[in-house]
Amino acid sequence: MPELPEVETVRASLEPKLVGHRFEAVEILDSRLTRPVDPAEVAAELVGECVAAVDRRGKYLIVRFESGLVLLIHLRMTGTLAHSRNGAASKSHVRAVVRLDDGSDVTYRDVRRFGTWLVLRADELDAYFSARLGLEPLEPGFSAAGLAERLAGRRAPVKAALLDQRTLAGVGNIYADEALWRARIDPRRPAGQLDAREIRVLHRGIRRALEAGIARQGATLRDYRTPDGSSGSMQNEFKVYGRDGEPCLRCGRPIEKTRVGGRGTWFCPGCQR
DNA sequence: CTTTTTCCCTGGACGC
DNA sequence: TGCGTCCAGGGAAAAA
Repeated sequence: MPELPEVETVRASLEPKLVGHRFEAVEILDSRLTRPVDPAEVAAELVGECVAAVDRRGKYLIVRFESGLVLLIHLRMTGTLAHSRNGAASKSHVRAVVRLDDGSDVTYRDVRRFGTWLVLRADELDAYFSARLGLEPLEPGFSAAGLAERLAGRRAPVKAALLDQRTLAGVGNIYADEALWRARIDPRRPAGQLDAREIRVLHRGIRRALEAGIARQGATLRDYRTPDGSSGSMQNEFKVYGRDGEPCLRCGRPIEKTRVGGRGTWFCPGCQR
């Protein structure tokens, strides 16, 4: 499930393939992708557009065009983008295909069809994001003080607060568990109850968990792939995620699985307090 | 206002 | 082998 490190990996891989190139043909095969907008309308808007930049905000991929138009892609659970010079290897679950002016193409696949493509004007982006997203955890503007401010007074479990994209943008179920393990904080603790020291450690834990994910090109559990088709390796480095029953790498106690905020949650009952 | 629950989707895992 | 059931979870929307 693509979270910030996975989306950043996709962005970095796609950027050199897209920038400076024109969308020569756009085929959208699943109307859910652009709902409620007609997919033919979206395809028509994108044809002829020349890519100026490929950016990321939280888990959103931002394809900026020279015209000032923007394509916002959210991969949700199972969306993948593949870039290829000789046609798509497999046709399964293909929801959209973009042919570039160099003859290569970008294929969007999505087994569960939760992903979305949205076309906006660049001047609409700020409003779109500020209604949905908090700070970027890897930007200099993300400070322990800023995190404290956003957690203050909240009674929800700290893990639920981290999953809330308005707290900070880009952390999902895997990296929330990994960050909380690094910070030695119990995911069930009320977010507003953490003291200043714990917030500082959590701030560092979030950054380190996300950086570790990016360094390993993300985590491939089943569907996620980089645009060249390779898998990430972060799944081999998980400290807690999916490790119930296995010993904690820090204190040896068996990792436990529970549910927090409706999500499967792994933590060490020995050293996460 | 905040927090929780439900819904959208498909396919893999599992029990019988 | 085949069927039914559960589970995975990001985010929007509804409910509490």
